[in-house]
Amino acid sequence: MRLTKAQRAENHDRIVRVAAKLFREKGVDGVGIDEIMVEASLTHGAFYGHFPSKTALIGEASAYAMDDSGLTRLEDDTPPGTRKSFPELARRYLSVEHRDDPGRGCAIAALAVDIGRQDDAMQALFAQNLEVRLGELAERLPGDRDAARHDAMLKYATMVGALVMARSAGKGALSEEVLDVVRERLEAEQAATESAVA
Amino acid sequence: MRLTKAQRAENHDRIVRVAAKLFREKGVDGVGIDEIMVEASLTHGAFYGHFPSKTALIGEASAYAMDDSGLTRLEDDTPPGTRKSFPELARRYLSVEHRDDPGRGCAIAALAVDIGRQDDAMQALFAQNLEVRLGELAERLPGDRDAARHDAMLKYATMVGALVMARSAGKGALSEEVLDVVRERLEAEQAATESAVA
DNA sequence: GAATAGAAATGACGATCGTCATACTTGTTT
DNA sequence: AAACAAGTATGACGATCGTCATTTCTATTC
Repeated sequence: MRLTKAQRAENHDRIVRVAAKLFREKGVDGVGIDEIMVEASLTHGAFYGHFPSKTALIGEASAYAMDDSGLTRLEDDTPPGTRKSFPELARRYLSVEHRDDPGRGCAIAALAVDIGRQDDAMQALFAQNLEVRLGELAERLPGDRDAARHDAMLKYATMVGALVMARSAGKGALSEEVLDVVRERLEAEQAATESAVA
Repeated sequence: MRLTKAQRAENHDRIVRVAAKLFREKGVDGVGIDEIMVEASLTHGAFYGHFPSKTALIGEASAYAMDDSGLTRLEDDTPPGTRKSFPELARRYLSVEHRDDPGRGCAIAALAVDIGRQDDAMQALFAQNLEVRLGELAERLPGDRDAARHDAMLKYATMVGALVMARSAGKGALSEEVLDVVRERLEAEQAATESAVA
């Protein structure tokens, strides 16, 4: 059943999108090719016409997830041309909605641990995308390039850690306390540095 | 081949210890019962004499890992009765050695994402242990109980996030930069609050 | 309209997954 | 010495894992 190039590309993309979602939700080892292909409305046998191996898909899907995820596009309701400020980002990042929707959320929080168990090539690829995300955040922070970059690392680490901890603690009081406390601290800190700069 | 109670308990413990290590290294879905039992010098069939299911082992092993891991006992070379100060903890937590040895390291950084994919009961158990770890860290921080607790959350989140990111970025420059930058910031911050209190 | 090429569907492979019933072996008790 | 009890080893189960070779169907090309 021959398809047009466009259809083939669309299928390829759909597999990647579905995988990016399922990997984030269930983990790289928690989903099989079969489940991904079913969700993509294809049979599992067709998989190897698109990818040489599951590992290859992990690479594509995690790169896609990094681009698709969290931060800038948690919800895509900002007018084009405008940028979310950091406090706005923190507010969304550390929300209960983000905690409960890993499949559409930040790829770092959802996949970094899994990627940490992959081989060097995969980690190098992930590091590249990580660099891009750090750059994006740094652009929204005050100070010279180095200071902003370092600040981005610290703030990203804090947000990722808080989200990961909140997700592990279920939906109890502790989970939301972590989210709230860290969000407030980040907001307060930001307000302080802004008034200092001004 | 009947064993004494002590031997049985020892076998049980060994399974838990081995699992706590392997789960942290390879993830909960990355290790099978068979591998765990072989590493514990038993056959996989004997497993179900000790645990009703793999899930039960995940619960015991993650609790054990929380107690065994990171922070207070990354290396057990402190004299009894003394406590590591927070900067010392941060230094060890954000070291290359800790990054490269998840099997003996912090259970939160290694397992929190996996636990976030388990059921509510497992997450509630994990939250209890998380609370204990937060309390331990809060004891080493200045301020009243609430402030210290909140500070512990922030600092833990930052360290966990930094470690997770560093592990995902392989062994390249970015990985160590994250570790270094976050460690320096935490140390500097601590020095500032201490001098403010004094 | 016929031949060809390209992509998905089918179905199977060996390996491993979690689980368990059974057999065996050996301390403990009588 | 014999009977019992208790924990491990054996071996198998159905399901699912990742991976392919083969078949089938349909766009495209002639």
